Amino acid sequence: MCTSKNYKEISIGELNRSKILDAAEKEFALHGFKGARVQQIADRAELPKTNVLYYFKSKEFLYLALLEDILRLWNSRFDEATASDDPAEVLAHYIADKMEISRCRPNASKMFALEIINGAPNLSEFFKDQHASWMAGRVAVIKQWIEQGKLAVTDPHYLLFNIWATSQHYADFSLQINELRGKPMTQTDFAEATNNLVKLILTGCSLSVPTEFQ
Amino acid sequence: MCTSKNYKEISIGELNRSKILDAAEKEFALHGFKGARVQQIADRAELPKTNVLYYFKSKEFLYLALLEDILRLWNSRFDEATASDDPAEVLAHYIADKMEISRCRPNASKMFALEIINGAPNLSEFFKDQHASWMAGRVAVIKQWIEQGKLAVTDPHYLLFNIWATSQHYADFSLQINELRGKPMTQTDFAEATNNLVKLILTGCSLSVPTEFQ
DNA sequence: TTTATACTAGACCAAATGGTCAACTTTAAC
DNA sequence: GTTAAAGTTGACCATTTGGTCTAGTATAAA
Repeated sequence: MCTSKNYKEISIGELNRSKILDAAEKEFALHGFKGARVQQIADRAELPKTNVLYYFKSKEFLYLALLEDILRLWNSRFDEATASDDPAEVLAHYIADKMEISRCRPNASKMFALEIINGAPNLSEFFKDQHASWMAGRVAVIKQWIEQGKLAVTDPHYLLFNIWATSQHYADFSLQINELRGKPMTQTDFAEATNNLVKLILTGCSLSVPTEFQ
Repeated sequence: MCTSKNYKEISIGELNRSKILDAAEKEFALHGFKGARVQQIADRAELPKTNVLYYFKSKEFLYLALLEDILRLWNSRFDEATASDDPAEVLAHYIADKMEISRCRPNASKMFALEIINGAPNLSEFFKDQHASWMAGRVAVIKQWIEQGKLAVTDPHYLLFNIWATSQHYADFSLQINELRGKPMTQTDFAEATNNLVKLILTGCSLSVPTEFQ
């Protein structure tokens, strides 16, 4: 759905903040925190460097503001799923949600990837704990599905890793993908790739693919 | 199999070069080209910075030397497979090879990932062409398998992307994986993850899993 | 033992970088 | 219209960075 920002009726401050965030996301997604250059962000935002530092105290504050925003993206309907839900429906939509993020917010995905590769120095212990307990909860639900015979026996951790890996790959390695396909991924291509992926993962769990993903 | 280097009977130059390459791979894998610091590489290699620049003309030369080395890792038995080979065998071993790289050379995988996310500014057009033609060749073989009814109908591109994504994920996101599993991946865990992945991908292609991966 | 080459390493440098300051202009509330 | 706050901007600064220079030391062949 890629909601585009509404630039009307907002103060000049909000507009500039938004321009800077966009520019910074691109720069950080390309070069990571240490490799990113404030001047480059300013150039991309078409503002003097001083202006960037006026709106955000420092390169680090700007980075953290973005990161916080990005972490919110990770929320999905899967978070509230329980053992009584249909695993095929839940997992299919979870995969589709992840693919949608890769399509609409590839730079957010890349920034997150770089932060992790970097050793996650800016993810708070609070976030890590929260993430770990989210994981524990989801693993528990998947295990219940397996016990109920709804799902083929498999390691829930690997299942989730595989979903993240495959969906995020379309964002993080978009350049390689476009090069090797000889053309960029259109929205239609993404829909096809999503169905393909849903089929792969669900079939691998002995689940039947919901009709809307066939 | 993680061949460890033989530090005996080699000149001091070779030893230092090797130490520097190891240190540099780690640094570049953490921070990418722009974010990497020559001083940091020197510290890690326990050599003065001048020494690093003595063995490698510049940060860029060092980076390129490493990258060239890493690209050779990508070679595998899959490169020479033909339509007459057994797809289950070939793909299973290809996946296992990729997983082995993630286990033994995680920093190489990360460096490559960063280079791609970065826009692949240091991959020559020659390499890209070579890679594209490799891809075309592999896609052709997979298509033949599909035509022969050996493989379920699927997009060969997505199949390969999925293999890369899932296997490289264990290297690139090892930090997140360790955190969420609560413990690092042992060699046994990797073997299990490999079998799990082989099963997922092959089942997704309607192939039966070779006994050695069950 | 000589000698050429490989290696070491501190001092140094120019450029780049994140960030500050102070003077200024615009905006919007009263 | 006045005024306070928000926004703009060039000049400037300390530090970091990749890289050079030079003077030396270890090494190994003749």
